[in-house]
Amino acid sequence: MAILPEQFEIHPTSGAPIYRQLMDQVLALLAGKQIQPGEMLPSVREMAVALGVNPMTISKAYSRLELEGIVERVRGRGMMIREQKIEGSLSKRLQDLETALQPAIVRARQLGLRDDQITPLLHKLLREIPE
Amino acid sequence: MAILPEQFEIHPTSGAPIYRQLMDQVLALLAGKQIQPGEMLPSVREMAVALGVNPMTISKAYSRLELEGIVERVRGRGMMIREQKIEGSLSKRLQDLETALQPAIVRARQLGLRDDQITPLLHKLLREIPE
Amino acid sequence: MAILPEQFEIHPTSGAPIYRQLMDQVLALLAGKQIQPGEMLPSVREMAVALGVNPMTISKAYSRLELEGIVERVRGRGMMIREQKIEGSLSKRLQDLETALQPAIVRARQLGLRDDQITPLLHKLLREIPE
Amino acid sequence: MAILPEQFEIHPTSGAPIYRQLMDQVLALLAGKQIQPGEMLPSVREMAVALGVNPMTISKAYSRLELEGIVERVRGRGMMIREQKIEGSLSKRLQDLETALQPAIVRARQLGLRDDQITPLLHKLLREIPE
DNA sequence: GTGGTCTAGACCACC
DNA sequence: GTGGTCTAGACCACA
Repeated sequence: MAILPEQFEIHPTSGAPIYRQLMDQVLALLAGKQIQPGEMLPSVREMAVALGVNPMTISKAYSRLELEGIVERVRGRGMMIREQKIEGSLSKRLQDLETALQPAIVRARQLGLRDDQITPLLHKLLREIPE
Repeated sequence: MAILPEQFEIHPTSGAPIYRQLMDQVLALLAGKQIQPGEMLPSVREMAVALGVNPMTISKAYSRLELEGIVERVRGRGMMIREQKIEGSLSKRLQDLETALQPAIVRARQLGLRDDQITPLLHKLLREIPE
Repeated sequence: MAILPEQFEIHPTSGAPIYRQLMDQVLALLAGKQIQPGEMLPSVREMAVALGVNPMTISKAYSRLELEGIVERVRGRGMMIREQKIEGSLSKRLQDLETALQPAIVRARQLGLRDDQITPLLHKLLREIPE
Repeated sequence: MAILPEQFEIHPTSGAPIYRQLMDQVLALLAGKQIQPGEMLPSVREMAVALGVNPMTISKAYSRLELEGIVERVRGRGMMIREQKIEGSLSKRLQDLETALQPAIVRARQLGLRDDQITPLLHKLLREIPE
């Protein structure tokens, strides 16, 4: 029921803010069902030590996940993954996905990749991050 | 043979740096074959006026595109779209695409979308941005 | 003459401190005349078990209520609801209410609600929590 | 078109976090139409000097207002008040208001105030914070 | 000029 | 034990 700090890693050189990297990893682990609603995230201090960053940076990531409704604070215990609720109409969500997918396709074409090289990769990712 | 500044638009509140938005639009137009190698980008001043943006910002976008080999500086004439060359081994390029694609799939799952809702959207985008 | 712990509930994720939630519920039940002066609050231990909360937290809520003159400690028996006395001049009390009411009105406006949507709600609440 | 830092004040003793006080004042000024969509908030540094607090504290307030959709970042210029959009069904919004209003009524009763003392105060506030 | 990020370290409220 | 707040000060990205 507790998530281990070892499941997270940050790349200090990656340009992306550390707190953002952490948030994205929580979202990715959640999408990949490697962490589940009801589980507790490692405490701020524990995570800070494990990743070698300032506790406030972890705290910032957690707070923003809380504001986005991904986790909730349980007083005196820590941060818990929330039951994920799906919002918005289907068409809105498809529009949102299109916005996220379009740059990847642009990139693919820039890399000179053909449809029959792109689709298998998509299916591989869909299997790795299951419904 | 000249690209019009009207083909570009920027959202100063969109989170993404303006110079990045410009670069991404050049890449998207190129991927969608709406602009072609050999064509000239609008001059920095023209673009800056049209978009209501600081000329230095346009200049930065152009310089970055030059660094990435997308355009080349033609002395006295401006920036020209280069013939696009494909670099790297296939596996490297597939790896690159996977990195670009993965966050989009994570987003799709977070939106509660199923395989049979995601794949049609991919194929639509592949048609819009052809090989 | 004894108040049941079932009349209380706490939300450990709700942002508000648990001891504050408990205090507010005592005040609300009292305002709504669902509990009366002379009645005894459940014992700290009983309440702690019923709510699944640390006894120290219950104790803190009770102590605060005692400090505010809402309840009094009866040696060997527990906490009893006191006869409520009204303090301060009318203008002071109105000022106090204004301070409590203003954020609710700000919220109402932020929600785009009009006078004719707000006043009926006020009257409903005044009926539910009678003089 | 620019909002003055003099319109804001913080009470360091009030218990409420400084960044929260600032957020609430922005919301209150907006509800009272003293500031309008399209206007720019004072810069983080300017506000920090005027209020005598750390710039990061101001920044935190601004970021959270941005996350809540109250203001938006205009690159290179600062934070702009957004056009406010009203969300949720009417019944949801009324429920939200009831939650905000109920504690104020409880307080009023605790202060021994009668309906005919409470309603005039409400109407006064409704006039001060107009539709 | 604008806001954003991060650190080190102090202090607080709550459970 | 948990998370939250604030400071002082450094440094960065962007326009």
